[in-house]
Amino acid sequence: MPQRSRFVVGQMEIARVAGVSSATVSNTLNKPHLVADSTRKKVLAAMSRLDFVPNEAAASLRRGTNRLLGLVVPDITNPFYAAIAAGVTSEADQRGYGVVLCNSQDDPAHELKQLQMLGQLRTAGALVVPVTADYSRLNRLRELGVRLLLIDRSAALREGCSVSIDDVLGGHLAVQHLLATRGPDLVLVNGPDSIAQCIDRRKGALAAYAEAGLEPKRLREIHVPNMDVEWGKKAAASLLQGDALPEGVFATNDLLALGVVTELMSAGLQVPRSVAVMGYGDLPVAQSSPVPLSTVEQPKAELGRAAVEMILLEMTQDGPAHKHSARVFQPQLIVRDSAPARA
Amino acid sequence: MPQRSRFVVGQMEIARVAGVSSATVSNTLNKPHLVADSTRKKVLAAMSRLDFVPNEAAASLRRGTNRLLGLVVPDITNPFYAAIAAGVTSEADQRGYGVVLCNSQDDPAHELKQLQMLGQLRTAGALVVPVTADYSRLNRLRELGVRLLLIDRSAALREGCSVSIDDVLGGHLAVQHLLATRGPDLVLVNGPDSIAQCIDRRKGALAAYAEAGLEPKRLREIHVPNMDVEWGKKAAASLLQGDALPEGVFATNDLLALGVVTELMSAGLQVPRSVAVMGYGDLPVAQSSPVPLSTVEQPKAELGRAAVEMILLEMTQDGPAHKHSARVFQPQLIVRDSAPARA
DNA sequence: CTGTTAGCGCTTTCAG
DNA sequence: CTGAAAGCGCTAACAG
Repeated sequence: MPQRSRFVVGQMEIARVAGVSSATVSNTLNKPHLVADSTRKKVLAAMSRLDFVPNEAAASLRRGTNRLLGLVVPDITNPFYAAIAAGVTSEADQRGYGVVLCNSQDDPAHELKQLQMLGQLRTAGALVVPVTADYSRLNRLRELGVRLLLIDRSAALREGCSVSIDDVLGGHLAVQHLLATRGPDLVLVNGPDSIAQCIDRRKGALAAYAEAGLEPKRLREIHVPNMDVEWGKKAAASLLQGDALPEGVFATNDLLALGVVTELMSAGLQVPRSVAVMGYGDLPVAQSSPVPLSTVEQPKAELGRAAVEMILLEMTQDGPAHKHSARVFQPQLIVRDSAPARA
Repeated sequence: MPQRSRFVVGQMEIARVAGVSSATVSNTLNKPHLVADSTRKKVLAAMSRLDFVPNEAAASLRRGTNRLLGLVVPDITNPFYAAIAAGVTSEADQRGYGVVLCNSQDDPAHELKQLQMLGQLRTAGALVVPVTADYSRLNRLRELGVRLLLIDRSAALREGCSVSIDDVLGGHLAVQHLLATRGPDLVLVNGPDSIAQCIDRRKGALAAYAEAGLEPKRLREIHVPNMDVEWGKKAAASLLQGDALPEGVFATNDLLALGVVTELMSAGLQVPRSVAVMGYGDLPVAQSSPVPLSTVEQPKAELGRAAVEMILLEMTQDGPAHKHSARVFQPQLIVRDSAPARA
């Protein structure tokens, strides 16, 4: 056993050297207020002299809980999830928790395995962006003892906390802005309805029309199967085929918007002069686009921080005392060049 | 203690139900070859019937090692590190290890705290992209028992394994391509020399000149303090001020390159017609650029996978048996539109 | 404020 | 192939 020889000193040895009991050593670390200043100093001295490194595994075993949180995302390479991860790690750090990162790779089987691992680890909780629609499986896991909090999938779990972003509001903001600065002849470039967010963003867009007293029918919609630059270009190309160009385009994703802008410009049109374009998400690419994208910002890091806060709260007040809650964050309009402030 | 009541069944209870000893239960899981088929079946049945979830903390305590790996990166939001993280988690997953993600946020103090936490966790090892140049501190930690492997900082740790990418070769490839398809009048847009990679990429660039029998002096260099789009634009702007435009630009980072391309184009120039531009890194943005960037790809996920492989190897053959090694990966030229194949 | 004591749940010899 | 027994290092009562 290689490890055994690496951290030689245990709490017991510190106790001997400091001339106290092992309980006092433990208390110096975990409940300093229960230890006299003078003894605490002795103990700390012994610790640093012997390079004592407490063994979390032992503490966890005894305590029954880990200072670990699980984070399960479909793809850490996606800037949206990376930003959430940044929020999660930052908040966890501050509270003295570690974060076990699981990349489910959009695969329910991976996801399940990882959730099981988190269970074996006895993590304080798992923050998950589920890839599967099979929420019954998630519910089963929770019954099995894994404390779950869903990210970005609000109403999915009947019982349980969640954090998410109000995508209806986001769609609303985007279209409201386009309506206020251009006319009512808009095009929505949207992803598949299998993505809840796409449905919500459309709903918000239509609400903006209703609010303005406009006929929702005037909002044309182009569907794309994938929300990336390529399909943004294709959508714009099909726009160029039509007889009349819209006054503005709302793409429900920055990548899509970037594709639209690129295609429009390479066809000799001016953005925003000829057509205004709104993106969604405020991905890094939005700022570095040839014409910086107006977009809807999602408070991604906030989402992550709140997730940590909530799961830790749930842990402390476990049992019937705890009332589950769904925290919904509001997105924010970011006005840049692709859809500027005045018409 | 909330946790205690969540996973009720322990190995002991499984043993009772299956009519075997707890040792046999342990063996069914960890050393199945030591258990008769018939008994194994009984045990597994009992496990699934009672929803047994083994307690890793107990196992770790007894064993002395965790099935956990630490990953410390300066910023998980940076696509380069996110890609490495993807490689790390993927390989770790496959080997049954979890990954504790630490975002040092470019702060040595955070980094130190996180490394200490990983020590307390008794992780099998820590894969770190150090933010600090203070390698003596890292070395001390290692002596203290934290098994370290450096990522992307090759020669830094005297003793210890590392994985990195050959940036000299990368610079060489980029300039070689520019030299082969354009003339020898090139401009290098480079970051500060405080970044080792910048020095290496320049070295490679100069080597390409030497190899072509050209006077290295013909490579003009523009320094920027930050490797982002803004500074790319500024660099290009200063280029436009000069009397003669270069035939090609090698920006040592895709963001820089994107800035250069954008500025050049908005000044009415054509890329690559007027000027060819090479980026570096193959960040996601390289593909979605208005003119897709030719660039140098770094095998980021490979780097992560290799890191896991190496640290786990080091763990098994701990002691003098293990010979540290530095594994260096080769980058690859990616030819897209901004610096196409034929001149 | 400090010490004593009793395990947490698992893995590992060591005998059968 | 299986069982008995001995802890891994720490925390949580409880008693002083």
